[in-house]
Amino acid sequence: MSSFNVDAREWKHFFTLYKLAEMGARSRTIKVSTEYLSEKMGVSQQTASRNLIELDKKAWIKRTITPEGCLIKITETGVAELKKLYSNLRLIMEAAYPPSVTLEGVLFTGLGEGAYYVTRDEYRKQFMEKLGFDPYPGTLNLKLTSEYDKKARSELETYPGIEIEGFKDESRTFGNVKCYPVVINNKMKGAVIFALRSHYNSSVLEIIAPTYLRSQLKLKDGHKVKVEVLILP
Amino acid sequence: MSSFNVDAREWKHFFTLYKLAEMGARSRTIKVSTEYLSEKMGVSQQTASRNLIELDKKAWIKRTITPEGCLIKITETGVAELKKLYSNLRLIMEAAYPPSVTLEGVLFTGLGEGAYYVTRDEYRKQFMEKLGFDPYPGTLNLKLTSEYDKKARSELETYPGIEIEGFKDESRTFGNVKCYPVVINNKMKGAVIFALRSHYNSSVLEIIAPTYLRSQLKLKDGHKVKVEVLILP
DNA sequence: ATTACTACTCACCGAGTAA
DNA sequence: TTTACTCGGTGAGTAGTAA
Repeated sequence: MSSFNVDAREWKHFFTLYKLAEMGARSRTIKVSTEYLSEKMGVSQQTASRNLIELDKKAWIKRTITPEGCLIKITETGVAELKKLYSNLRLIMEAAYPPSVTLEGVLFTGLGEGAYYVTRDEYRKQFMEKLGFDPYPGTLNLKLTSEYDKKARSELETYPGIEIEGFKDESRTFGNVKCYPVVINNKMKGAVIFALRSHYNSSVLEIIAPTYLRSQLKLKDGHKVKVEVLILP
Repeated sequence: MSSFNVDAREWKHFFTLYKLAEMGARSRTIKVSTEYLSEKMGVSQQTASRNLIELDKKAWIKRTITPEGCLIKITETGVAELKKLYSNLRLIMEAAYPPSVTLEGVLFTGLGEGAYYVTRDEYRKQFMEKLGFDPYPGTLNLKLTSEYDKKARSELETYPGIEIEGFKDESRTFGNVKCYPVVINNKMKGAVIFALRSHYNSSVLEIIAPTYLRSQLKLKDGHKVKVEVLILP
């Protein structure tokens, strides 16, 4: 989910921008005195004035000072910021599923099977196409310990994900795989994969990524790993 | 427009609530540590913790503390607050017209005709039905002086308003009237009326209200009056 | 009337730390 | 590990006022 990575301090600017938009400054140039704006915002005239100066500096508004007040219009940039907030809020409020689910598990070494499956060309082709990366040959295995995480994982499986189709080769059948994009430890992108008939039970998470995560994130068996699973809108 | 009459200080709570919703706390109970939340918000762990306490106090979230983090779910009240923000933003972003237009004019005494028209029963009935009040017998006349206000008034006429139908009595014909709800001087509710064939030119605003505004707002000829015209969504 | 500068206050934030 | 207290510094808000 394209979340707002804004500093908390920046939110006062959104508040001001929102108030200006309420007065119509998105579609028209409005005339407003800092005194009037300050009443609408519940702050002092001086603060309203400073907020306008700051928004102007950010180029979120175009401001022209006249003896009877300021002429103000929200710029393209400002409208884009409001739109970002709006569309994120729409996802949050209208989506049937939560935007993301964060799980935590303990790293352990698997049987090495993951590498075999992940490197099958038919899977690889689909990973590249549907996830956008060529997976490192191996999976990161996380053991879910808390009741909360196990429950969250089972809920997760009911949400729509990216479907990887199974196939046959001369000797055997490879099943369908469902996956979700994830962010590992708030840093690295990857995907969690759910083999529909996994040899692991439902308290394990298998992660693939374009790089060798153990070295990239300096992970060792027993370390706790946080996985933010992104649900498709 | 049902604007947010929140104090500017309250917006940090919306920011926190928004971040929690991004993590799925609208539809599920999520487990999150104050440390993790603080990273997502770009503030310190202590600030995140305090924000959660404040949100809990407001009953916008339900919070249960566990040794591994907080279990958090946004309450009905919290969801309602987010929804209010969301639907206001939707109006602002998707409406073809601005939510409101604020005009300023100078009070003057008209010819007294307003009182005659406003007290016609056929008009009165429709005012009560469509505006929700029985107008004081008389109109408040404002002269628009600045170019900005005249331009804004002419734009206003192109926006959809409340239509009051004309009628005939035994002697003459009374034309259609278009009106918009207004807030006068940020305090009193009323409506601006545009007689489609007005004897005034387009630099005058005629206001009606349930009470005698001149005494309610201590207004005298020559005073400046601010009128916030509310456009229908 | 306006806007917005300079002081100054105070509330908020975060470091340290207890539980 | 957690959460959340105290407390001190800082930056946001306001009063006064100039332009």
